[in-house]
Amino acid sequence: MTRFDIDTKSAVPAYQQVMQAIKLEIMSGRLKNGDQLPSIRDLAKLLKLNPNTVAKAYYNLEAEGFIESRIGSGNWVKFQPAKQDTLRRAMLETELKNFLEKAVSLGFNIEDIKQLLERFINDE
Amino acid sequence: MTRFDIDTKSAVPAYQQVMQAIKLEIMSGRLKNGDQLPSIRDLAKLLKLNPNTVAKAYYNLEAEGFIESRIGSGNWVKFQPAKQDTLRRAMLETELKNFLEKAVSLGFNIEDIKQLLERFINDE
DNA sequence: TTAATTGTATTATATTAATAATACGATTAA
DNA sequence: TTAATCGTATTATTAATATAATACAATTAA
Repeated sequence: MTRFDIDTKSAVPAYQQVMQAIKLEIMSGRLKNGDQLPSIRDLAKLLKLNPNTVAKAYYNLEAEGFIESRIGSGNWVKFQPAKQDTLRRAMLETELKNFLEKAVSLGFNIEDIKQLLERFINDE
Repeated sequence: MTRFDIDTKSAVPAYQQVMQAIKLEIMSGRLKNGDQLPSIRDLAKLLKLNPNTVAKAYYNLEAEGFIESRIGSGNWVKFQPAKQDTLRRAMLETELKNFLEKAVSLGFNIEDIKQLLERFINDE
């Protein structure tokens, strides 16, 4: 797995940073279905975290369907693009809802947002 | 000001609910530049909150440039659309950036997002 | 001038979330 | 079978945040 570090100064909790990093590895295809992840203890030592913090990340990743854990054995990537698609869409919709809510509270309407998105895309 | 209630069961803190409600009043035009807001104590009594909770909402609204507070006197809406526009746009852009970042980390591209937005708009 | 009303500051309490310490129990491999 | 290696469960500690209790200080209006 690509090496990464925990930003201890960040407001984002360590376990979420671990989740995000592993999700990215999976989504980008650098981690594939069936690949083994480092053990909780190994990753904890590597990142200088308590094993429980890594366990929390793994636990949540499992709940979200990204990996699978087996006692005494280890952790594996479980990524089936077809199955995953509905999950990813649900996650995206949640994020979009949050964003739209904030936008509306700022006084923007849907048309404004579409225009901004257009301009944003063209600028990048 | 349009009446509103605090949802005590919500995970959103009371002071943020107050902020959101007042921002909406301002953004929608129901509260205009120069309009007086209820006093901290009055609004606290009305919403069954501690005065400090309302004070926190007002303090933040002032920091964000939406209102102005004066000791012994009261609180007034300070909304100059022309000036405010750049601030609102900056806030919206920040939110949009956050959203896009998450979307990309979920493996979506800009086209996916545009389509989802379209569908989202039509469904509501 | 004075009493009422206003926002502000300080401190305390309660709640939640993140992290850690420790022990437990299942699996693997020698 | 047994020792090492796993993930899991339980409980404690720490830190941050929201809210509240109380006191303070500026302004207003009689």
